[in-house]
Amino acid sequence: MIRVRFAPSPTGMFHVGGARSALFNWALAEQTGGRFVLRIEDTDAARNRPEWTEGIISALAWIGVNGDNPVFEGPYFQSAYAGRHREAVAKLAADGRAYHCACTRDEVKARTGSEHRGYDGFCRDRGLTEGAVRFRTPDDGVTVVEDLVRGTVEFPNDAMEDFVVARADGSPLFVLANVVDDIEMRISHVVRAEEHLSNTPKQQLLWQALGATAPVWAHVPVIVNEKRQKLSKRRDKVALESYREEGYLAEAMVNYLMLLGWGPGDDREIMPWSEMVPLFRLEDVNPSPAFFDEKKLRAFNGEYIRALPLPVFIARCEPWLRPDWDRETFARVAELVQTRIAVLSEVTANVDFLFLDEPVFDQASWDKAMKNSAVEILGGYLARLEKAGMDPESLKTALEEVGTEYGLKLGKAQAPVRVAITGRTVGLPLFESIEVLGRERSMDRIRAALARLGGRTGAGEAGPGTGG
RNA sequence: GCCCCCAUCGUCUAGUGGCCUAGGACACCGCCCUUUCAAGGCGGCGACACGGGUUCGAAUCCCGUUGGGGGCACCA
Repeated sequence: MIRVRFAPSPTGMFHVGGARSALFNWALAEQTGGRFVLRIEDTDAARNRPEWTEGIISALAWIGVNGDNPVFEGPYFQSAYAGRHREAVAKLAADGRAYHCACTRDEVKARTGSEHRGYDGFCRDRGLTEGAVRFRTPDDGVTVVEDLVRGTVEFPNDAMEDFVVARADGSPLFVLANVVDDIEMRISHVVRAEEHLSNTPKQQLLWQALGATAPVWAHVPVIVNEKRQKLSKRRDKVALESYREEGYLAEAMVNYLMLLGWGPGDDREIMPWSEMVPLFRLEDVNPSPAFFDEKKLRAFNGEYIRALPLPVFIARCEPWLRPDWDRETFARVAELVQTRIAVLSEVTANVDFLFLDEPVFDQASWDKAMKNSAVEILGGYLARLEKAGMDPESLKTALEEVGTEYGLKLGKAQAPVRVAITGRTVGLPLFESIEVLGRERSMDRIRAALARLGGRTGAGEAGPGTGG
């Protein structure tokens, strides 16, 4: 049975790169009926900020990675295997695979004359019983890592220093604890980001020295920014949570993330998780780094939004609608909103004019629409609105008539009315909006716009005290 | 400094020696539709990093160069 483990570091947010790794792990576990093990790997951060761990679990749940029964293990030093770590160190030392070392960093540096040359093996055969414990790496030859994504990777052993596996106080280092935990959990597949590839030979040596068979390794490419650097928390937008808050659909995020470095092998891109899982192969993962393209994510999200059944779409919009906004009114325009937004948060600006006492005027829109014969158009339409039928067709005909009077096509004539009603030059279809808004409120808005226009011209451009 | 990884349109990719005058998607541009904006339809622009081999034939295999990225703690 396949047993994969996913081990993110809690840093206050869940990284999109981590999300993709989680997805790959989860796909593998799902398709094989295997086991997905979640283990948070960090010390101080996790200890002091338990809510960060909660955040990771909640983010994983959002994208569907939870496991009906996920195995959750805390930081390694708190894990049930803490005792095993010391046993493992003792075994390594007893077997001659590791030795104690009392050298300080400065001493090593003084002897090798370089910061980059690593440990020189000074204590290898001194038979010390105190100090840190170093693993005795092979002197020559190569350590061969078989990686499902990268193929066969060879690391020359002479470039590998005798690395520390336990501190002088006996506490294990991450590498050691990591391997021991994996062995104890009978992890069969380690799927993680490429940045860990360089440390893999050390871990593999440890697996073997501990008498275990190394797992199947798969190092997936890192996700990079437009400068092709690894996505960083400091300079890039990487928190999965922020995408959720903006109104990205988990389904779209999952679909997009899976396509970053992997594809079904044909031209299909929009594909639900359930169809991806049986097709997923670690061997097919593209080894080169991929750029996280938010534009494409948006496009995917738009597709997913449009594919939503209307009632579902309405339900998903809920978080972006103010509590005092009438839900029935929203339901009447929801279908019109659905094709117009790429992320759910955009719903607010599309419908707010229906609920507010007066629209939020966009200055650029106002300046653009309220010129030339705007006053005449507004006046003419106001008069017709009084007796026009309140259905889109009649409302349209009425405006066409006004437009004809001033030699304007509907496209031009609608502009000032649209801005008066909605506050912007772009948005929902005008006549449907007026129908939903109602005759009185629509007429009031046109009167208000007229007043604003009249007040301004009447005061001769300046007039700060005018109006009222 | 040492070690490792990567290299097809701007981006994500298809391509595993002949189906490639290199396919798709996003982005961009144009046209159509149209009450604005979208959505939708149609079309356009646009790539095998470079140099050597191997082969009848290379985007595909090998070597090198260049470029990019990552890793080298008594951190996780």
